[in-house]
Amino acid sequence: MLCKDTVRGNILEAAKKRFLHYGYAKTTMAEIASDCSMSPGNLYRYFPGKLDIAEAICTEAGEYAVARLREVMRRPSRTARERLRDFLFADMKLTYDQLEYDKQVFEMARVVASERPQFANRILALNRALLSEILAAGNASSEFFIEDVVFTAEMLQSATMKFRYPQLHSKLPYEKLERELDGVVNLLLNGLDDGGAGKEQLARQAQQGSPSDDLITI
Amino acid sequence: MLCKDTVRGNILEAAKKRFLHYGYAKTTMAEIASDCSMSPGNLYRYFPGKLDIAEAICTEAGEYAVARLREVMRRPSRTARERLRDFLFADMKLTYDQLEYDKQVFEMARVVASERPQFANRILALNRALLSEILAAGNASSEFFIEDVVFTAEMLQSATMKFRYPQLHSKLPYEKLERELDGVVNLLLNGLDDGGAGKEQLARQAQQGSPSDDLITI
DNA sequence: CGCCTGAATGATTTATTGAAGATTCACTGG
DNA sequence: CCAGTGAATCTTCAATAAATCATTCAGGCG
Repeated sequence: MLCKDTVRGNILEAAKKRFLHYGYAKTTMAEIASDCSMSPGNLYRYFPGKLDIAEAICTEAGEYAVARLREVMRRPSRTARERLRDFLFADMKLTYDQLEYDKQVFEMARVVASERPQFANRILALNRALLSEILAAGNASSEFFIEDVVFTAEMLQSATMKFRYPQLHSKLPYEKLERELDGVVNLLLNGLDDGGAGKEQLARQAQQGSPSDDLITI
Repeated sequence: MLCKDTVRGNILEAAKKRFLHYGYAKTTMAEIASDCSMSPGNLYRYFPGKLDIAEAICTEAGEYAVARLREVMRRPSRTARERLRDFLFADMKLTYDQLEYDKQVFEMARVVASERPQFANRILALNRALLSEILAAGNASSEFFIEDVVFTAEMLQSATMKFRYPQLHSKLPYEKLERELDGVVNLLLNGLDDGGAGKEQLARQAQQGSPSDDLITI
């Protein structure tokens, strides 16, 4: 006997294949149902609607990304500063690669994000929790002296907004984004007093790049 | 005899009235021409097209904003840090008020920004020049020790992207944006070492706010 | 009953077309 | 010539019709 969750899983599986291959808009509920050898009506016993199937798929992907970021955070013998830097770069790369090279993933993410605003916020909250962990660890090792770790994590997200879902905000190529994230991270780590160059001079080659064109997309 | 620039000015004047009152889309070239007592065809002897008229109007507005920001920068007896903070807040408020309360201005800005990507970049460059001035003054007074002032200005713009044209990126209400800009500015001024609280404890009341919902718009 | 079907419904998307308007240009009066 | 005209063109937009598809639900089967 098939339990409800197994069926749900099958539906998600089938829908994912279709969404990734043909795109969200070009996939019909009838097709998904047919792939699962059931009637379209029956899908609604497992999901409230098409959008919810897409959201479930995106949630899975979000959880996968969190898992990857946790790995990055676990790298041994790094300072909290390095860990924070690694984290922000890994985060940018994950979404960039995902959204840049797969039109269909992009479409699905776009639809879910715009129809279900809370979805993006849940992902951001997960992400913020990880950031908070890094900051708390930095406090513990006396690298940082941060009073309100959660608030500071939120501000870090704010300042790195541009790098979070790059395609939604700018049309910069990846290396430009990398250069800017590097510069911003240095400012965030060290403040303006040392000019954002970073105590470790990591920014040297990044600063060679020329100012970005096309900062804004609409 | 009417010189070419006078005619251009009249056209801009008439177009501005129409664009602000009826909106860009609802204004026809024939109407603008008629307001100037000329034929539609003749407009093209002064502007390459309708969009260029709108762009010229937006450029004027941008220069006006720069002038206002210069005033803010000139406030007497303030530290470079305070000046920077004032500047970023004033900048956010200028665009927010402009775009929030006038649907027609918003429409025009939207069209110009999306059809003429370089336009937004020119405005950003003007803005960056002002930021650089503030930073350079801070260096001169030994408040900052910034090697590459222009690069740092660019990074400041990057980190405050979210606050630059708020309506294009998020649907946060103004007080939420203010709270976040405050937090981000503190991080930028001081780095993580003091937790982004800011040496002057200016952030106290801002930190009372709850985390933002709806970070992202598409 | 409980699980599922598939036709009926109504919303949404796409295709088509007619009108409106941006742009061009051959021409005119000064 | 020069500044300007206004009808002709060609693009873009809006309205409507047609088709598609998400969703619902009255019923059938085990």
